[in-house]
Amino acid sequence: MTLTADQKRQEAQQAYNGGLGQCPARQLLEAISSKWVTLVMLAVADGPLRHSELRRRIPGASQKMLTSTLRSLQRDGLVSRLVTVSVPVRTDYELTPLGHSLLVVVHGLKGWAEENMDGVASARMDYDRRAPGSRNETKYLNVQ
Amino acid sequence: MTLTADQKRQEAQQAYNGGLGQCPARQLLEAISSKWVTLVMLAVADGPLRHSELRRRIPGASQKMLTSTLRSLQRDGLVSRLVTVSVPVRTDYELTPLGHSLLVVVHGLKGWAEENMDGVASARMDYDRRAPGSRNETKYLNVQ
DNA sequence: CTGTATCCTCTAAGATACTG
DNA sequence: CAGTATCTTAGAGGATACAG
Repeated sequence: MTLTADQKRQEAQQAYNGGLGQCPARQLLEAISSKWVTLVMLAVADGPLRHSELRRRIPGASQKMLTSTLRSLQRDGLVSRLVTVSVPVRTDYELTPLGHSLLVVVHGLKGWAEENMDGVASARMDYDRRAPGSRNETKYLNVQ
Repeated sequence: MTLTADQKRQEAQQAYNGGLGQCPARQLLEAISSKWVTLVMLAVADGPLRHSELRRRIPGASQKMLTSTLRSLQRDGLVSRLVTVSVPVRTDYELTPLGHSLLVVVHGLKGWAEENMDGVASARMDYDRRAPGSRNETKYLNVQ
């Protein structure tokens, strides 16, 4: 039968879903990939910030997403949460040492993005300009 | 009225959705955040790879996701696609120079993940161990 | 072999309203 | 101010079948 390859793939997927035998970095990569993590990390990069201040600094983030992103970061030990019980409650978020170490990488990501956004933008325009039919850009006729 | 802040936020969201006036790096950040981009990039890091070979190297990726991820990378000018028209069609994917420049950053990300996965794992255990009620870990009583 | 087209599911994420 | 609780929806992602 010729299904062997597919079967292997299925097993691989099941192992993956079972949480076993996967590349160790994946879960972290996925955690970091969440839509707002980088934004939040960059926001709290220099000094503690209150919840409300964070919302102001990250326009477009719903209060719900901000909270859940913060919880996620907190769970991963990247951000610490300090609650001051006073008349109106006050909470501050701050990067942990672990968070700072990740921040370095995130800065690299941000730097690359800012540096190359023009290149990417023009690549996208190039790609989108071609008619959907002739979109096999780099096509080589090599009729052997 | 005290709704001013919320109104501003709504406007910000609408501007965001309208695609105007947002942080320039965001779209790139989001593009990179897709589940499989880093995996694919690391896979094609050293040399051209055929579609089938890629599938073999990234267990758990469905054929559909692999293709769509590749298209996305191709659109952003990070990966080039070479089609050789022969009896069974053959396509090879390869990092573009732009792709290689991003690869450096991705490697940094991978390196950090591998280096700190233990720290994150233990932080998660710490967090999860606390009873959901007393999960306000860093609580400070500062009754003024 | 490579890729498109469907269908279907499940979760991320937004809107809204309410508590301490 | 900070946060939780619901409801709802758009889209990511999987399975499958089919086409060039």
